[in-house]
Amino acid sequence: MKVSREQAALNRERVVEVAAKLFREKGFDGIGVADLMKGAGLTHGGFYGQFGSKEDLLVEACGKALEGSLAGWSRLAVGTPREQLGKIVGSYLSPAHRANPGKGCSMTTLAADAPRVGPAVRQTLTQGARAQIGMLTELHGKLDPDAAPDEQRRRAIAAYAGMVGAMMLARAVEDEALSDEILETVKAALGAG
Amino acid sequence: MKVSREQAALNRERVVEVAAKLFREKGFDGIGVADLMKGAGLTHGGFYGQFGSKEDLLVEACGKALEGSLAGWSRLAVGTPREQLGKIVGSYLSPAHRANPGKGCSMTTLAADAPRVGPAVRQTLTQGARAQIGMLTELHGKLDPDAAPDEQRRRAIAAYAGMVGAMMLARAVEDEALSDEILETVKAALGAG
DNA sequence: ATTATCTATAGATCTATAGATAATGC
DNA sequence: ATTATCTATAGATCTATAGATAATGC
Repeated sequence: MKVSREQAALNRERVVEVAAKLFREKGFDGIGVADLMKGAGLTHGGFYGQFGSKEDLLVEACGKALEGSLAGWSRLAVGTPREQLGKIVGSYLSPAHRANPGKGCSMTTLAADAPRVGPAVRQTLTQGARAQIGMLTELHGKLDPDAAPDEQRRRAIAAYAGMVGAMMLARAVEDEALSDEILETVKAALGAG
Repeated sequence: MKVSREQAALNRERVVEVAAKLFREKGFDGIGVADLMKGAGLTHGGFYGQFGSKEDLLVEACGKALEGSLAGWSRLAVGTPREQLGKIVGSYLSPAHRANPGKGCSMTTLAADAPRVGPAVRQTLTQGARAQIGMLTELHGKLDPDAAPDEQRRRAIAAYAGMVGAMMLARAVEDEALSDEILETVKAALGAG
């Protein structure tokens, strides 16, 4: 039954990865410890040897998911500043992102749960938001180097809020035309049409 | 034990009201039928005489909450178009709204649950989104009558996405300064500074 | 007679823990 | 000897239903 220390670490990591996907898809209350462990190929009893609580796992899973999202943004940041913005915003506000919450931005899937759980989750989300706003600020700086740093940050925050809100709305409405319209409109408004 | 037909209707209505508050505060999975009924002063066994399922109640509660939000917007729509926009956006992006999700816009509290429940909930949210976008479109029309109707609608959708996203972010981050900054920045960006 | 509400419960699920097992790592 | 994982379970909760109760509405 027991595995090597190395294998145990890999198992733990796989639990976090599975959780990062399933928490985003189903919400914190929408998936149980047993199913999370089953998703990683383990039984639920082993969970508490690796994690202090379900919420502790959420913190780690959030962190992992946000890291992944930021890495994705970095990979898209090629070309002119205008092209970089177009790729990042375009990818964020794409039908593919809309259709795959489990692989997407945690802010759109877990921010609603944040006020209902402990502060550690919010701290992780805060770090993620800071990082994403930071990247957008840098990008707006390159796009308009003459603007004051404060103004660059303001544009980044406004863009980020629009991106998060548009994706949440696009996923919530039961009307594909309206959903598409929301994504396209906000994309264009953010200079990524 | 039995009450008058009239009282029963009032009881049912109170359940919907309580649900509209508690679902927004705790999410669909965060509150049970027993506690919802207790919140209305009833026992949980009586629930299924009035509602087909917990999700049916969510649909009604969402509808009621969105009606209330829209009515609130209408009450704020006094003065010049610029003043109206300032009041609606200012109230939406206020610390008071941030602190009271149970009385606030359902889009910020229940949109994340929408993809995980049945289509009826999404249809209700869609109707609410349409109504709020409609009011904002009208307002942008008054603000700039020379703009094309399409452009007025685009501005309204971009504003709405920014409002929803900003409130979700403001509630999710564990840093009041950043939370305030998000609200203030988006307020200013939407011309309601 | 009808029905709004109640008590009680079925059956499923949830988080967390206890103790057994068996392979690793000393 | 340590420990990663397993089986089994405690104790709480959840949705939904069954049947009793008692007051309304005919």
